[in-house]
Amino acid sequence: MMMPRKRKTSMGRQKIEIKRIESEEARQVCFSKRRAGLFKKANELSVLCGAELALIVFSPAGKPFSFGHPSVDSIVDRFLSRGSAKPPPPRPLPLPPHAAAASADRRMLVPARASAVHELDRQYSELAERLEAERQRREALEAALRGQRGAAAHLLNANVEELGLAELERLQGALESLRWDAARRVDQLVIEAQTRSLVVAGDAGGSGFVATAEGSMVIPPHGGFNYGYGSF
Amino acid sequence: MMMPRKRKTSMGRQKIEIKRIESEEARQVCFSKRRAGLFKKANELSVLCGAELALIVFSPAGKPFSFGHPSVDSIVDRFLSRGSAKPPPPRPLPLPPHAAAASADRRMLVPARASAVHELDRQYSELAERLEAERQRREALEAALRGQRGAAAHLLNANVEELGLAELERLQGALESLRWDAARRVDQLVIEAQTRSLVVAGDAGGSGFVATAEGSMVIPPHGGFNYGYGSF
DNA sequence: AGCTATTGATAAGC
DNA sequence: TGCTTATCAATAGCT
Repeated sequence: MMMPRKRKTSMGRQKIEIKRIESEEARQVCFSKRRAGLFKKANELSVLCGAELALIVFSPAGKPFSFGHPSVDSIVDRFLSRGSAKPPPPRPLPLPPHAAAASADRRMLVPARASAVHELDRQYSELAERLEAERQRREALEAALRGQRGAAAHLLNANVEELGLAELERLQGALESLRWDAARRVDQLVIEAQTRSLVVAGDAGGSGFVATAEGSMVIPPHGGFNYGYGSF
Repeated sequence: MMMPRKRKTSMGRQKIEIKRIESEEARQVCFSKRRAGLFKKANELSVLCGAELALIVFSPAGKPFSFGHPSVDSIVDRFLSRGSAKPPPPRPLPLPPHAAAASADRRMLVPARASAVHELDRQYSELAERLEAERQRREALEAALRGQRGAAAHLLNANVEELGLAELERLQGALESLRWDAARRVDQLVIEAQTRSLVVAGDAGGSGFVATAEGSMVIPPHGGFNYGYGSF
């Protein structure tokens, strides 16, 4: 039964050392593959766990790629503790400050910056605010799952001019959840497009332009992806 | 990490859908594991390919984690200096869907701009896009007057997860017009409330606007239902 | 926190 | 750059 068969066409994946790849070409190939994988994982983390994150990558050639949910800017702003566009703190919420995380590789995990006391104070407020926003968003999402969507549709059909504040609020809640769903959907589509290498254009922090099979399309940078494609 | 040894004591890894994990506990566990994996991958990418990158992650509880090579700040600075130079409020241009095809094409075909011209070019593009955004807004309004509302309702009822980019685009347009109407409605209600409660003094020239409820109905003139710098 | 069985990612080779 | 295959690596479900 032994027949002359095709030789294995591949050695399969081999274990590699984590050190700079010397071959320019191999490095470029590796970068493309791993970049795609990294962005995919980042997206999965945000979706699965509701984590908000930002990822900015510059290829060895200097081309910028980024991903952020809800947006790179919002995450960066929060990280840098800049005055968010939210001046009014809602209400204080009990929450643990922030503990540090261990770090293996020196330049690896850096548990967010610890600063002066007043700095912590502002972070506290920010955190409380953040949680409140998260709670509302979650409620909106859950409500949407139970037909709030239908209510929104109804409100849409009604004459907005006749709505009262309460109704407008409900409408906003419904749209809020819809917006999130839509944002996730866009992330998904872009991820898929990117995976198939059908992508991209634009510059560093620019607006996200994405080329799809159906032709050029604009992805309103709701915070999804921004892939820069430079030259060469 | 395989460890061939004892008898089966677990179901092993199961395939999962990429969607929000409902169980709070499971979500936290997943977050910890995947966060570690993501940072590890990020580090490997930078080492193997010499890529420079920054990764900022906020846990669902708001705890920050970050990694950057050479540093988060350097990457963020580099990213921001090249892209959206706009501070927080006026998010970078919301992209006009319909004008997308045309302008996007142009941008896409242009490789990378020389850093020398980059800034000027960027500003130009930004201006052009703002104009397009205005045009889009007007078109959305006009469309709304002709029953676009019905389309929006239909899209709302559909499962967002099944929408394509083109549909998401239309949805955005419809919501844009709705936002406009809603904003006007809120303005009107606020004015009415003012009129009723301030029947007293005639200081009509004052700051004239009563802040609406913080957490509820906030509809900025332009940033209305603003998501990231998108414009839903 | 540890353990495995599986799924998922990807180094090589075309 | 894309696709395929053989392996290596990450991690879901349990305890």
